[in-house]
Amino acid sequence: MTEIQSLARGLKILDLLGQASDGISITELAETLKVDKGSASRLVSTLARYGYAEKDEVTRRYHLGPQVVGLSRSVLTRLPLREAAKSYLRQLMERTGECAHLAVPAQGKVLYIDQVESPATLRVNAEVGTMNPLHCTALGKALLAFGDVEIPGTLERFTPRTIKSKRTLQGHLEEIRRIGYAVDDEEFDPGVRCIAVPIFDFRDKVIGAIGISGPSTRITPERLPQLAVMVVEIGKALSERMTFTR
Amino acid sequence: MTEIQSLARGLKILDLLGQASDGISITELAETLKVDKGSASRLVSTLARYGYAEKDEVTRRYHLGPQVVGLSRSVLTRLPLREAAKSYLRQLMERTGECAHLAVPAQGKVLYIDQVESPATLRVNAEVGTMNPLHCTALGKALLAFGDVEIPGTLERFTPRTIKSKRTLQGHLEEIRRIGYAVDDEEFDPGVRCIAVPIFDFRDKVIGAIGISGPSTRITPERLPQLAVMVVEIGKALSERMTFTR
DNA sequence: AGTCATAGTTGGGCATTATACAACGTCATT
DNA sequence: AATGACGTTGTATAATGCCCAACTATGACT
Repeated sequence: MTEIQSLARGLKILDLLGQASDGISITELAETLKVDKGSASRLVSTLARYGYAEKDEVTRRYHLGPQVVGLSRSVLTRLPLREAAKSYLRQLMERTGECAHLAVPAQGKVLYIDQVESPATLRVNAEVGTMNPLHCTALGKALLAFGDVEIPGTLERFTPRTIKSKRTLQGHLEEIRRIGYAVDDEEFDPGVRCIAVPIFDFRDKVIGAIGISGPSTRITPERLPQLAVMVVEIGKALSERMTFTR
Repeated sequence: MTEIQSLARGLKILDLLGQASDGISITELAETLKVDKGSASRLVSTLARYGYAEKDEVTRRYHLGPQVVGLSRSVLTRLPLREAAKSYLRQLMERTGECAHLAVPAQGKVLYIDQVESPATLRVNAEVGTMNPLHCTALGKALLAFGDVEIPGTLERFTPRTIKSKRTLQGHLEEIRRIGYAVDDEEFDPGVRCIAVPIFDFRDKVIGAIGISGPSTRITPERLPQLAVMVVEIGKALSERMTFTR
């Protein structure tokens, strides 16, 4: 017994509450988790007592509570990478004209922890806290290619270009390692191309990735190489910076 | 038995992890929560398995995991108030030249859910996710005066000006109701003054508060009334907006 | 309005689960 | 090399949380 059942159930409920935008009812929770209604009721009310869940008295559905926002702040402000990356993100945005993103691996996904928005009207936003799949995003593939992140079991398809074969992906990652940067060529969002590179710390361990995202009309195959040079360059600078942090 | 013990303990651990900036060891956790080391170990490893905690293999101390960042996003994007308030916050900042903040009540505190920073070099930042006390902040007092938020049991002192008597606070809130806005006159941060008003929804229920914060040197007693007029005005507009939301 | 149906909460017996205690392994420090 | 501190793991026990069921509240439909 190395996993505490009721805590695990509570955490699963938090996950579910996070996914459902319009709240979840007790019965839905009970069904999804395959637990008794009574148990579900007690679990959520415990979550609610500590501010992690909130009950809408009208609809009797539960939402995530505000407590988690407070928690997330402590996570973000603690990350040395985030602080260090601020100016590099800004540079990247200014030099490329596209939104720049910073991400770390989390739970088999890529988690966006910072963003500098481009002033362009048409731009690709990714709010802090967004979690996207690894296999079809530039940031994710940078992590896969250079880090010790596992390739997910199933590769979900999002667009016609999404790589769905593990074999193909392996070869693709090989190529990424060779050229030094990862490209997402409309593999997640149609009409969106991204370029990303990994960030290393003092042990040459991959701790995150940095990159840009923009509409395919601006990040054209012709412009891509020169944009990639900038991303690589700034990524290298940030990695060097992280080498001497702490 | 309406509270699930082990879940509650897990949540308390999350709180502790959120407060400690440099991680917590198992023994510290066990002592603080007055549980066995073994239990603490199992609880945290469950948290870790689901991404809510993270173990620093070097120091063997635990941090909050990245998972909570993902959760917080769903909270923030769900709040209709936050979306609606964006442009009002910006207006407020532009017209007053000070940082504008948006907050909601949470767990007997005031939780900052959005901010528009002023371009001034000297400015009062409050990052999203910050939780401050109710009785000594303008936003908090606005919530207390107009909302159904309880006055906390103990009124902690932060500066010489902090109101620490419940009676005095009651009268002060009365005054706030009369004039329509709340002021924090260096009651939380020395050298910082704030002005805030409550935001009402379609039922005339207080759902949050909006306000500005700045150095006392700029928000002087002389300028205060005219600044307050702007805050009141924009607050009224936002409340009206929220009346027709949904 | 009255009845029915659905959903959420509460109570109690019981088995599973989490706990406390202790031993072990690991690492750092002297 | 030895000691000490810390985290993890094993195990018996009893307390905890689970299941089932009854109860309550709320809303729908006639």
